[in-house]
Amino acid sequence: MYSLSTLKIMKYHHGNLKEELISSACTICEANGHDHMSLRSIAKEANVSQTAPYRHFKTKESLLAEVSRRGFEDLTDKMRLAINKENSKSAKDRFLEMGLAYLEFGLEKRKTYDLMHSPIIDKVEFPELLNAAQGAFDELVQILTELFPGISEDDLGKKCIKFWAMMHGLVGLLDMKIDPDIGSNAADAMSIVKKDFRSFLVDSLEL
Amino acid sequence: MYSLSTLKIMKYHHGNLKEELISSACTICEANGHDHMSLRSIAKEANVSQTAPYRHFKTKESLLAEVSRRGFEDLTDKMRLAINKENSKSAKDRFLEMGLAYLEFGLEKRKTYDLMHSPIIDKVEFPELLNAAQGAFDELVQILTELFPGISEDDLGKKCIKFWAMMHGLVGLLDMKIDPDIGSNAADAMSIVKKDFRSFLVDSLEL
DNA sequence: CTAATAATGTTAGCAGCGTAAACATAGTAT
DNA sequence: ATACTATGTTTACGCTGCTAACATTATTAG
Repeated sequence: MYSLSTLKIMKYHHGNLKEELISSACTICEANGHDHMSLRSIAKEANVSQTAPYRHFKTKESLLAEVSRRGFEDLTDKMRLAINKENSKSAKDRFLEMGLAYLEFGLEKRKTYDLMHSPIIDKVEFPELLNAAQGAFDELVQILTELFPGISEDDLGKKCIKFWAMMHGLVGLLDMKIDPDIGSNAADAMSIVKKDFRSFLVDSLEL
Repeated sequence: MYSLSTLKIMKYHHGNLKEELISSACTICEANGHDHMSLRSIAKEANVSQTAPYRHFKTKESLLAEVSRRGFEDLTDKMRLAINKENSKSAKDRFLEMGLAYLEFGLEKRKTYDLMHSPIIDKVEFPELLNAAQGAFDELVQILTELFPGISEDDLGKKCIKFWAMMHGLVGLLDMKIDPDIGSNAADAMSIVKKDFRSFLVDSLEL
C-alpha cells in the first residue's frame, strides 16, 4: 500500500542522515555555541522529523561527543600540517608553527573549542573522543621528542604539560572580550603576548 | 481581606530571598554543575514559587553571574590568604603557596570553577563579575611585582599571563578523569606534575 | 521469489525548562 | 488613611530532550 508520501521528493529513507546530522551539528555548534543548540533544530536543518536523530544517536550528548571528536581530529590535522609544512626548517621553528596552529584553531573555531573542553561531555564515556583528544596530544609529544633528543621521560612529560596547559590557558585569555579602554591588567598583559607570540613562547618554554 | 495563606507558617514575604537564592544556587552549582541546574529547582529549595527569583534577578544568567562572581571573590580570598599566611617566608615561597591555593580551589570547587570560566556568561555584561575576576588577577600582579622588583612592564605582563594560563590549563588537565591503566601520554605526564608541583612551577617560571 | 526481520523514518505525547503577564499581598512614604 | 512600591503567586506559552507506538523501506533466510 502506498501513501501520499510516495509523491514527495524527499525519500522516506534519507540515505546519509547520520553524516548530515553531524555536519549540521558542527555548523550550528560553531555558529551558536553548544549551549544554544537543540537536537530539534539540527533535525530541522536536515529536513527530518524531530526524533529521527535518535535512530543514529542514543542521546544528544553522544552527538555532541561526535562533534567534539571531529574537532580534535581537525586540531590534530592542523597541528600535524604545521609541523610538516616545511621540513627544511629547524625542529624548533616547526614546533613554534604548531603552537601557532593550535592558537589559531582555538581562536577561529572558538565555540567548537569550547565544546571540546566542556565538562558536559565525559570523555570517559566516549572512548573514541578520548582517543581523538590524545591524538592531538601525541603530536605534541612527538615534536618535543624530536626537539629534545635524549630527554628523560620525566622532563619530556613536564615540557608537554607545560606547553599544553599554557596553550589552553592562552586560548581562554586571548579570547577575553575586554574593552581595551578599561585598561585592565589582564588586557594589558595579553596585548603584550599578542604582539610577539613566538618570543613569548620561546621564553616560556626555555627554548 | 485575609486569605487562607495568612495561616501558613511561611510568610508571604520571605525577607531574605535574594541571599537564599544565591547560596542555594552556589550549592546546587557545585553539586550538579551549572548545566544541570534549573531556576525552578533553586526556587523550590527556597520554598518559593518558580517565578519568585525574577523579582531579584532579571534572568537565570544574571543569577549564575552572581554565583560566578562569588567564586572569584572566594578564589581571591584564598590566594591572598596563601600569600599572607607566613610573612616570614620569602616572596618566592609565598608565591608558590598562592599557586598551590589556586590549584586547590580549581580542583576542590571544580564545578564552580567551570562556571567561572564558562563562555555562557559574558563578563562584559556583568561588570561586577569582571571586576571580581580582575581582583584575583591583581593578586597575582602584586606578588609578582614584589618577587621581581624593578621588572619592566612588559616582562611583568608576560610572567603574569604565563602563570595565569599555566594554572588555568593545569586545572583542566589535572582534572582529566583518565584511567591511569590506559597509560596515556597525558595521564603519565600529569602524574609527574602532581608528584612535585612546586619544582614544576619553579622550572616553568624560571624562578 | 517470497516472507520474515532489521533498519530507519514519522507522529503523538510526556515532563521539565526559562520566562512573561496578570494578579495578590505586604511594607513604606505621603 | 491612602497611594505607591516591593515582593510574592498563578497561569500560561513555546521550547526542549526523550519515549512509545507506528509506518516504511532495506536486507536476509528459506
